[in-house]
Parts: sequence; C-alpha cells; structure tokens
Amino acid sequence: MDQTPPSHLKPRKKPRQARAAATLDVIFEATIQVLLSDGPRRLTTTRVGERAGVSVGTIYQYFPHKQALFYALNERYLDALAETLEKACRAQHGAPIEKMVEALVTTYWNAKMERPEVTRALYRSVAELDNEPLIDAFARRVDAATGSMLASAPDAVFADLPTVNLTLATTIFGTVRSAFERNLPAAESRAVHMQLIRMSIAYLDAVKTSSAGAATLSEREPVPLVG
Amino acid sequence: MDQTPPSHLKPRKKPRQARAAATLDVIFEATIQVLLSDGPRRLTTTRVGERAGVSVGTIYQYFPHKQALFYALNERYLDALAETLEKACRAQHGAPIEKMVEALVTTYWNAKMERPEVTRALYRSVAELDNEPLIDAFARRVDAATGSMLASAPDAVFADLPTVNLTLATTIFGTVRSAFERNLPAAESRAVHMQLIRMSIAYLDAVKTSSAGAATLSEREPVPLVG
DNA sequence: CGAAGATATGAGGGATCATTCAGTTTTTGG
DNA sequence: CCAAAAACTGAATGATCCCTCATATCTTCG
Repeated sequence: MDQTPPSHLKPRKKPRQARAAATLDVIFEATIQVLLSDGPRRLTTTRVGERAGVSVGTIYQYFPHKQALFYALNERYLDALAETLEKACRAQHGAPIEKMVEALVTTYWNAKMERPEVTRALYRSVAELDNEPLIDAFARRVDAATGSMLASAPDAVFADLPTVNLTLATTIFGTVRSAFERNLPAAESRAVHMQLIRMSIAYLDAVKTSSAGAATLSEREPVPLVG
Repeated sequence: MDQTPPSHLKPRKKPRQARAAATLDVIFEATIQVLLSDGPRRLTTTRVGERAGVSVGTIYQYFPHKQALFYALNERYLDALAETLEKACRAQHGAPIEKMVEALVTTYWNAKMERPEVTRALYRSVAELDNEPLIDAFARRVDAATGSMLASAPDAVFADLPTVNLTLATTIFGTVRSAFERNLPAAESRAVHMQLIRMSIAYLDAVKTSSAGAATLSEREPVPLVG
C-alpha cells in the first residue's frame, strides 16, 4: 500500500502533467480489459498499448517492465478495497457485533461481486506476481480496521482479540475467494453470503468471554459503578 | 477427476510399458520442482525435461502441449486430495458433528500443509489454466462425501443440508487457501486451524434444527418406536 | 513567443520458447 | 533370437514477445 514497493517493481516515474495521469488511467483500464478478453497468458505489453490507444513505448515510460505494471494494477485495486473496508469498519464503531459482521461481510462481498469478471481476472493475475508485499500491506490495513471495530463492540469482549480478528478476516476473505473459484450460480452465491454472516456471528458468540450489551443487561441486576 | 478432460487438454497417449509409467512420474515430479524453484513463468518444457533427465520430445509423447501437462498435474493432485477427504469422511460416518468437523478440517489442513511449498506452487499453477472442469469435479466429489457424512450425524439434523454443506466446504477450503496466501507464521497458522474448527462447530450448532443425540436423549423421555 | 522539459511513437534487436520429426534405442511377444 | 511396437532423442523451426532508443509532438512558464 503506502509503503514503497520492492525496488525492482517500482514505477519508473510519476506523471507530472494531466495528460500523463489520464494515460496511466487508460493503461490500467486496458490492462484489465486485455486480462478479461485474452487471459493473463496472452497479455502482452503491445496488446495493452493497442487496447489503450497508446504505443508500447508509452507503457515503458511508466513501468520498467510488465511485472511492474501488474504490480501497480493490483496495488491500485487493493488500495481501493482497503479504503472501502476501512470506511465500512469506521461506520460500525460501537455497533453490536451482528451489525459489524453483516457490514463487513457484505461490504467485502459486494466489492468483489460488483464486477465479478474483473475480480476473477485480478485473482488470476496475482499469481503471475511476487505479491507477498501487497498481500501483507493489505492484510495489515484491514486487520487494523476490523480489530479496532471489534474492540469497540458494546456486546462482546474477546480474550484473544488478535486471534479472533485474524480468524475472522482469513475466513471471510477466503470464503469469498472460494465462492469465486467455484463460480457458484447466483442463488447459491447469495445463500453462501448469508450463511457466512450467520457463521461469523455464531463464531463470535462462541468465543466472546463476557457481554455487557442489551441482551445481557435485561437479564441481570445493574452492576454498581464502583466496588 | 474421472470424467474426461476437455479434448484440447487430453493426454496424447497412455503409457503401455512400465518404463513409460515411470517416465510420467518423473515428469510430474520435475514439473513440481521447476514450479518451486523457477516459478510458473519460467517453467518451460525444456527445463522440465532437463530436471526430469528426459528430453523435451518425451514430454510431447504424452502431452499435446504445456497446458495439458499442467492440467494433468493438477488432476492428479486433486484426485489424491479428494480420495483422502472421502476416506476421512467415511471414517466419521455416524460420529458426533464435533468429531466430523474436526476430522474434516484437520485432514484438509494437513494435506495442504504437509508440503506447503508444493501446495503454493500448485495454487499458482492453476491460474495458468482453464481449471473449471477440475474444480467442478473436485467440488462434486467432496460435496457428496461431506454431505453424506453430515446426514449421518446422530446429534444434528439440518433443514437445508445442501446449503449448509456448501457453506461448510466453501468456508474450510477458502480459509485454508487464504491462510496460505498470507503465509502465516506457524503459531498463527495453528491458531487459525483451531479457530476454524470452533467456528465450523458453532455454525453447525446454530443452524441445526433438532437433535437426537446423547445430550438430548438424556434430557427427555425416550420416544416410542412406533406411533 | 520559444526554449526546456515532459510525453508519446513504433520499428526492430535480441532473446526465449513451444512444438515437431526424422532417426535411434529399448522392450515385447512370438 | 528377431521383427514389430513402444519409447526416447534433441537439433531445428517458426512464432512470440519484451524492451530500447532515436525521433517527434505536446505543455509549461519565463
């Protein structure tokens, strides 16, 4: 994300004029298009150039080689995704866990499902790449966001929040990916989406150590504020 | 799996002599080795031949092109994996759900973690491939195995078994993959493994509609065998 | 305006690779 | 033991592709 990419994958230069920034956008979009129509194996810099209405040379003004283009593309995508998730988490600060889980799963699910072809293309393109730094940075950002959200839950406290948080993230992201890989029909896809929410809630309920939320308050005497 | 691959990916011929079968084994193993050391992008048929101690031509005796080699490799791997899972499921027929879930998760996890590098290499190689038939066949086999296992649970009945089954499979497989992608340190990996078991159990408990197992039997009168 | 800087062009060099096939070696079955 | 079948060999072919660089066009701003 914000941290600099490995030097061998760094972009060659940043755009200084508006024209250049526009060119970059076109190149990224064209890359996705070619990925979609020709697959990662047939993606060549020349083809990307053609589709972008730009010559090969232009691409090499900004990227030292094809890998760097892939890298930047995924970086962009993951950046946007992380931001979306962070926003969703912030919006649920202090909400009951049910709401949190629902928001988290649904936000992620929708972000991926909005343009399923693109998502699939990117999932595939990542394999061409040494993507650990990207995944790491993304994971760190999202872990922080979900962790602080969960910590703010009024109706649950977790003995080992980091582990719970890691498990939740791994499960949600993995399940969505797996659903993509199986290319589930819409009905089943929706079903798994809903079940994933139930599952996450059931899990959090099972591992929370105490509760101070509405459900509990109504069942027992108020606790004196000072012992 | 057993159903024939798409014609363009079919092996060119089957080995008829023991020597040939051995050669095929060596080729597959060499493919994995090259995948490991050079990555999928640098995997060339010549390199595979060298590593296998066999000439390029030999590879083309059995596979019409590189893709078919990839395909067969993954087919082999998924076949073995499906078989392992089927065996594990059969062994848990009639067991309480807790045992089932634990066996399922752990079997899958161990199968993947036994040679993590190989698993990672294969995860990557699949992206080079039109792998939907493979995934489909694998999913069908495993769904059948887990489905019949779950149906035999003495302590749970599920209103919508297919959906529960699909959710469980998607979650488990996805989570493991996600854990791989994040390249978790051993301790965290183990933790997620355990939490995944807890989560799956919590989910099944939450969605089961009635129970007829030990816990319940002790709490109510025996039901007359015939109304 | 006009010079300096930024951006774009695209043909071609150089390298890599997938795949073939004519010929050789090994195995089998009679 | 020998002929036919099976398996193996690896140099050569043709195609593809990455990336460079000499040149041209556009933008900025003093």
